[in-house]
Amino acid sequence: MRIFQEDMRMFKKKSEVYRGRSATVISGLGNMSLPDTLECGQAFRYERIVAEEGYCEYLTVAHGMLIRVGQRALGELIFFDEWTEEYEAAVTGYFALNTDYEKIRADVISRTDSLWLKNAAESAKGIYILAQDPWEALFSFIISQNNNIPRIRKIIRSICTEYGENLAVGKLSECPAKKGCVPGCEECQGCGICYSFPTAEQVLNNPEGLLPSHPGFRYKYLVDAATKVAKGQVDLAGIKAEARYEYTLEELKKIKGVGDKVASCVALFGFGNLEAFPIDVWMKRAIDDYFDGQLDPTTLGPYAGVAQQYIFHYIRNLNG
DNA sequence: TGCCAGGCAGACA
DNA sequence: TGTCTGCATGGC
Repeated sequence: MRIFQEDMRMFKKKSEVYRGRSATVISGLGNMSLPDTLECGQAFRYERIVAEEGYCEYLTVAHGMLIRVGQRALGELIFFDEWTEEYEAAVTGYFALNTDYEKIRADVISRTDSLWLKNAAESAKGIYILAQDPWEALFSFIISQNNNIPRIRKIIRSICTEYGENLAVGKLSECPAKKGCVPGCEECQGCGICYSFPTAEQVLNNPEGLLPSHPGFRYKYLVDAATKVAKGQVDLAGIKAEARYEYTLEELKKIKGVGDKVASCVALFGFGNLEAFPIDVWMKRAIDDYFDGQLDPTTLGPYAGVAQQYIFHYIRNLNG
């Protein structure tokens, strides 16, 4: 079952000048928290460029678009890019702006007696599940295995810089991350956030281009993923059209290095299967410590994946 | 300096 | 079928 935009609630939109820049302000997003959503470990391509009391701003890349987005209050997003129909479609899909997460959270809470999970749902209520590109999610979560989040981000950025197109050219006049990532500079040695994600074909045509990013033992898995996707042996568009969770897992696990955990992450974050429930070391810890070693995800209903994010976010915060 | 990280494949019992 | 181990690398 795929549930993105199940509830076609419309957000509110208005134009204003904020911090001296033309902006499009989206409101009516419940408790949506931009930092919690971007930094909860579901996505790796973001750069926090402003962190002040009462305001934060990020640069992120989604579906080939460079997005500059800020937040001054929960439930509100401020976009600083030119607001076209294409841009609106991209950010509406990526940030799940038409999905009612208050309703989803209420559903999750209604299905559990666990006070700990209810507390997790309250603590992480600002998290929205981003609708990432399936190929990007697949590639990223192969890199994530037996790795830590800072290093995952570093490897992905390095790979994007190696293969990708500088999306900031002609769009930004200076590097907003202030890390030397100069728009237009093909030799960018900065944060690499401005670069597009490589396609499977690009990786397959030059697999050695992955090596400078030091993916380690994951190299052969990444090449296998690029090969099978580029050659259609694993048909991502077909998986999306089929829209069945079990089928998604089955197909993705044809790729070397993709097991239950990586496949369920890709199902959740790349294909919008909100019932997917990835179990990693943090989830095992949470289940052992707070659910007596047993937690059947199916009891959490069609939004088990959202509950999983609540748990993941909560236990990581508890552990500093 | 050593542990650990959004795991997985392969060997072995 | 279940358990154990090696794998590359670097953040903390």
